[in-house]
Amino acid sequence: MSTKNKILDAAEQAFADKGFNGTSLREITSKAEVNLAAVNYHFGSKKELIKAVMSRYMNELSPRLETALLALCDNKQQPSLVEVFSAFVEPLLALNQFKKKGTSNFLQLLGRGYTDSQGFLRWFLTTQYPNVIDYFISAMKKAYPELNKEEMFWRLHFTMGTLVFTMSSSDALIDIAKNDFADDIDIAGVIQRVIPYIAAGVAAPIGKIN
Amino acid sequence: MSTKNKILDAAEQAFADKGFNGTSLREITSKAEVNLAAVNYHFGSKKELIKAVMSRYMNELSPRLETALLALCDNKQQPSLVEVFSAFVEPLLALNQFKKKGTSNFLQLLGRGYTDSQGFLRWFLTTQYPNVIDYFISAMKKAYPELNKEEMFWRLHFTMGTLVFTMSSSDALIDIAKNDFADDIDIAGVIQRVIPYIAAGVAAPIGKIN
DNA sequence: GGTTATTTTAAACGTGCGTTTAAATAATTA
DNA sequence: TAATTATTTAAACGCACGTTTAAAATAACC
Repeated sequence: MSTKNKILDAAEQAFADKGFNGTSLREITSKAEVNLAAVNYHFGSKKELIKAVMSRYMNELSPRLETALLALCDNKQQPSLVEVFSAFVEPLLALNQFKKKGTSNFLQLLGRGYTDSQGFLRWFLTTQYPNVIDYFISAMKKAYPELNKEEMFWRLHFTMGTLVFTMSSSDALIDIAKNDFADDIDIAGVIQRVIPYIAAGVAAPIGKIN
Repeated sequence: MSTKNKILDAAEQAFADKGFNGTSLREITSKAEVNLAAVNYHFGSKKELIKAVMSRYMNELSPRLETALLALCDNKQQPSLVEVFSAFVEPLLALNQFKKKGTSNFLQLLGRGYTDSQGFLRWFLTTQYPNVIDYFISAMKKAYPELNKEEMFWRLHFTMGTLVFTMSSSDALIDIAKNDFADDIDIAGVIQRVIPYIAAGVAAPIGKIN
């Protein structure tokens, strides 16, 4: 295996576990059993390494995601919200064939990207892969046309939060669930459980509290 | 104002904005206009400073929260889920009287605690303030007795994720909303919007996807 | 007012970080 | 094979961090 890929694999796992800021190049290179300077030689900087780790997944994911979301916009007359969110399931789970622990690692990395590194990764993803976002919003509008833009804005961000947080701590949550409930759950199981939750949240009636 | 409080205020704001790991003692002390060594003199270490910042809020919040949740368990025959989550609103908003920007800062700090610092803050809060959690679970069981423990476990964590993520980026989200929708929203408005979302998510039917 | 105790201060300590350098080694090409 | 290019290596660089030190300044007390 090439030095470049050894670094990418070690970096991916460490970033997912401890965050981007929380992982040093020395941890990565010693885990990958390569020289410290190899990162800067092959990638230029730590920031570029982070981008490379994310790009490897996004390039695998985004075509599948675009296809699934476009199919939803074109073929169906009105997809349900559960169908919209379910469009993410197959592409995400396919990452496990692409790479071991691919699904959970990618989702954890996504979560890290939102909390670490003051949003530069958010910028990177939204500028590099704008189609995914556009198609998702189109599908959402088709599924729930009554929801005005403002409410949709907020509910999409709530949803993003649910997913990002859940996935960045999914390994810990799965361990707890296995201990407490003897429940043989995995990342696919978590996804299956979260979809009814977020679909119901997005579909919630707009209500006053008091 | 005492040196100790100047440090606490500056630390709170910086921690909320940039996270615990992302904030240096030098940033804090220069913002507070005190000497660098003052943190270690008054608090012992950075870790203890983090605890002090959180404790200041928790000591203000937890009695109100316990009262509100206990009232829900004792008086009503069966509270609704919206009522359970709404029990958090008044205590949280009361933090704004206790301190300027108190509500949003506290919620942001809570979010940081879950993603920064590999869970030591999670441990700190759950061991120091177990009543809040116990009473909340009791209220939840009363409001939604059909939900089994396992499903409740997952949905509570989904809810935690929604809140934590939303609040840790609430300032940015509020700015976007103000620009895009000319919507005069504040932290209380965000809370009002998120409650229907999480209540619906928790109350969602347990469903299969395929 | 003189003696403690408390607080503030400037300076330094040791450590770990991302990055750079320049020499050694391996691989490729002519 | 010789020359050239690509990669690996050990060492060091400069910097920022949390923490500690010991002296100076301030406050508290009798």
